Amino acid sequence: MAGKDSDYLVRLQDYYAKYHSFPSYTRLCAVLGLAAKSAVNKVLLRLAGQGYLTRTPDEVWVPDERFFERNLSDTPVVAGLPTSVSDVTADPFMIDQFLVNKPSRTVLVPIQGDSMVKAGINEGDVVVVEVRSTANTGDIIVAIIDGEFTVKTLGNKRGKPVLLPANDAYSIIRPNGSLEIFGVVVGLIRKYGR
Amino acid sequence: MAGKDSDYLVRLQDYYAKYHSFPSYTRLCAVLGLAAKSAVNKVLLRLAGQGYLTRTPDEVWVPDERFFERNLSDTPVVAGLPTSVSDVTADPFMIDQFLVNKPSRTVLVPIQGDSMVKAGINEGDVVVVEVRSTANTGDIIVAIIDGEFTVKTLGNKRGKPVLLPANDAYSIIRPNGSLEIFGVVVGLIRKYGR
DNA sequence: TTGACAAGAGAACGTTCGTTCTCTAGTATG
DNA sequence: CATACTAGAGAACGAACGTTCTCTTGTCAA
Repeated sequence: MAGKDSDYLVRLQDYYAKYHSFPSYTRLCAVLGLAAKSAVNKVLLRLAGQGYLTRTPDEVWVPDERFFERNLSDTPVVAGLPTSVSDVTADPFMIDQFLVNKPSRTVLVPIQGDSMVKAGINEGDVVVVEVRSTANTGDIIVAIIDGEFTVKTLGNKRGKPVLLPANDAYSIIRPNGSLEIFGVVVGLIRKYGR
Repeated sequence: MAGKDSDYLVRLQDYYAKYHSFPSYTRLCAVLGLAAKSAVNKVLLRLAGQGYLTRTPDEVWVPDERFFERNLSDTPVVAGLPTSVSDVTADPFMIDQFLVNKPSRTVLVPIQGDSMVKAGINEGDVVVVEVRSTANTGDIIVAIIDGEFTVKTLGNKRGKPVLLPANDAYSIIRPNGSLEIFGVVVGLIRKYGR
């Protein structure tokens, strides 16, 4: 990316992190430090070409997938040696938008028990569940078994759906009746300490 | 909240989750199912009065804090038997604020490698890191070893700090010089699918 | 030195925007 | 039945919008 464009992107990201919205071209002139709306337009088009921005069906500019990358540190742990903390500013205030796609059908459910530890789901974690009645094999789902909620991986044995725990101490569940799916786990959040 | 307003709010939330932006009044007519822009205006003012929306200094509508409230189920998965989604208490729960206490000192760091799988930290997860130079034994920290970032549990052997992986395939790291702490892991985010 | 290219400035233009005002229908209160 | 209140419809208006075109400047390569 051209040197200046990454600066423009950062300014956009900072603005968006603050207001959760893009301003008009006129305001963007001030935000980006440009004098002409036409220059702003060109910047946006360039950033869009690189997957940082896109437009709604109504031609309104909105952030695209890559736009949120910066909220994640550009320097993955293990490798790389950032020179200072200031390399990774930008308020991380878009976790919610990162995890939730359908607010009206999304529910947060605390996890009890250790039947999924090997999948990295610990007791006390909170899973983000999208409520719906269908799922694909391999999805981690919230199922209703004998009137009880349970989180398991949806598997398939001889054409019949089964529930796979991720803990050797538990065994596969083969629903005798039909399998009732409450929702699909689309995310997970965990808090350490207190 | 008035019966209809909560429906309007849900429509707004779904739209925003999809496009990360609010449409114009004209588009909002369609989104909310109203015929007149003036009606839209009244809805927005009502929602703003309840803390769901607010405006930028430039008078543009943007989501306010409560806009990102999520439903937290009061009955943990595995046990309990709620009969329907509506059993989920509308316990206001904000993911961002749950995980991030000090925005200006918090950084999101993607995880590379599997050295912490037994602690439920998988490759591809994102850890929420509070940047600071001190930590307690037992904390999961981001340390800088030989100029490289690494996530490990902070341990203690004979009075000297050590880094404990959570994977039998890795061995304890005993820093020969001083141990440089980048920050403490205070949370974790994972996204499934995609 | 010249030519090509890219970033940005500046201005003009038709469109769409959000606001505001009036009006109607429904509902609850008395 | 009368009154008051609310949600929403509808229309009108000036301001702000995004687009587009031309022009300037700087840079780099031939």
